[in-house]
Amino acid sequence: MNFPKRKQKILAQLDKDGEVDVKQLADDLQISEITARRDLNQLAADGLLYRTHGGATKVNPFEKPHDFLNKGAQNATAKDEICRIAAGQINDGDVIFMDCGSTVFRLCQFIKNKKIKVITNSLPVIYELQNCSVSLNIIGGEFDKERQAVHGSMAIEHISKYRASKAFLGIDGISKNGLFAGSENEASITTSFAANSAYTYLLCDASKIGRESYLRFADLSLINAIITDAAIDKLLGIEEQGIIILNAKK
Amino acid sequence: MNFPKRKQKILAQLDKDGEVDVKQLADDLQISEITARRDLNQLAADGLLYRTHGGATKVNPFEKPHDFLNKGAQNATAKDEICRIAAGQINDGDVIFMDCGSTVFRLCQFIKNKKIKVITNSLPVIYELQNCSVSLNIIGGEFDKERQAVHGSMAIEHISKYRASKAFLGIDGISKNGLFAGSENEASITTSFAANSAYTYLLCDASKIGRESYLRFADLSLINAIITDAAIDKLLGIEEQGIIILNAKK
DNA sequence: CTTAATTTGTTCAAAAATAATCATTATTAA
DNA sequence: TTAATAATGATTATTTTTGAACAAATTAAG
Repeated sequence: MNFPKRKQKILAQLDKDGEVDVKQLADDLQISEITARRDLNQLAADGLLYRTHGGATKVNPFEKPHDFLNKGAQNATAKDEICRIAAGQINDGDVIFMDCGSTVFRLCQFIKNKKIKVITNSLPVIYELQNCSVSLNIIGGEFDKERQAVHGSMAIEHISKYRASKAFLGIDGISKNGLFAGSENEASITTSFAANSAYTYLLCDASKIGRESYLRFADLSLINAIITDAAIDKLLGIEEQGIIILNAKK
Repeated sequence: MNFPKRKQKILAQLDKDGEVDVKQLADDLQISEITARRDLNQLAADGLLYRTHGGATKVNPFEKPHDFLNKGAQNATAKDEICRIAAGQINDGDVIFMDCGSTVFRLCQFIKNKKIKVITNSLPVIYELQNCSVSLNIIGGEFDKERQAVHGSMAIEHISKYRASKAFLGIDGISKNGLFAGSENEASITTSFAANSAYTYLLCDASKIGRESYLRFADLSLINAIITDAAIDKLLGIEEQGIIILNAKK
């Protein structure tokens, strides 16, 4: 049985059971465990599943952008790894921008005890950080119920008055050709954040790498670093343009 | 069972019961106590729970807003009567300011179905109105954890860019000598709201009438009307200065 | 305040999973 | 066919995870 065929079977079982086991896969598909592991690593690098010790769990496609508070999300492992790396980049005294992506949201849990200032347009981030040592600055403007965040010209104006040492941003897609957003509002906010921070980190899991969707709004030069769990070969063409890659692979 | 799976189960139980016990966790998850402790320590380091001797308790970001709701519940009947009158003053199409007082907060429940724009600096108000027909505008600036609201110069600047048809404001005290606030921040925000709205309502229960505390920040002329449950004789000296009294006595 | 019980952190060892290396087999292209 | 390439499996070393034992710290009880 070749790889495409196995891939199909693995994803089918994952969809049915929610998880797979290396041993059981090797047995089912009549392959060695090492091959099973290689298959899973390959699929994880493509963002089609999340690797765990001894197997893999499925990446939930129904993850709504505004369903942030569902902490029990089972696919949080990869995003948490990314955020753990990101949190390591933050020092006491920093002023940081955080946007309204679901990955960036998960950064909250790792920075609750830091003595920093957070400037954000994301309501879930505000809720999450309101009772901890972080000092909060809320970006004002029209509230977008869908994204649970503030967007629009007032928000852009607000951001332009501040300077952050670091920005932590999400994105819809990134390729060697640039950065992609799902809407003009997202694009302009992201651009503003990056323009007003000394150093810009992009937090994106493997599924976003190489993806070109809707609106190409900026060159790669807008950002300084990517924190991702994607395999290094997926990043060819991006790394070559001077972007620092921080790998969050376990 | 691997760590991601256990993490999920631990957080699920924590969410349900509010606490977990090391012994019971070890038994439930079929792991040793030392592993259970390690799991809890890991999750605590990530800020997902609070570690206690022998177990852990959940960290709830909505704890404070709840307190706010309860605090608002004191004297709830009188406040609700006031807010019912206030809601009667609001028509579809209105743009209204709402400040961060506990009385004003209770106005939310009466305006959820109105087609209006609400501009506010109060996080509980935002939270309460985020999923209804009201269009929300969030005032940006530094977040004051104590009052769960945005204050400061950025907030003032933000407000000055908008014009509301009506403002609904709380206050620390009012007498025939003027308006009193508990802090300079509150005073400046209240002044801004009033200055940028066509008509200003003061929502205050009987305990605020005749009270002079801390900072006298404005003349009575700043406001147009008072909605209160106080007896009319308490309002002598105020009514005579041309302020409309809307009585909310049952 | 002192003592006993419980909980915790540390160190070490065993087991499982993974990564790395190399040999073998299958596949493809010339 | 033959050489080159890719995929797979076996072996070994490394890492991760887990549990046990024991000393230190914390809490509870007298």
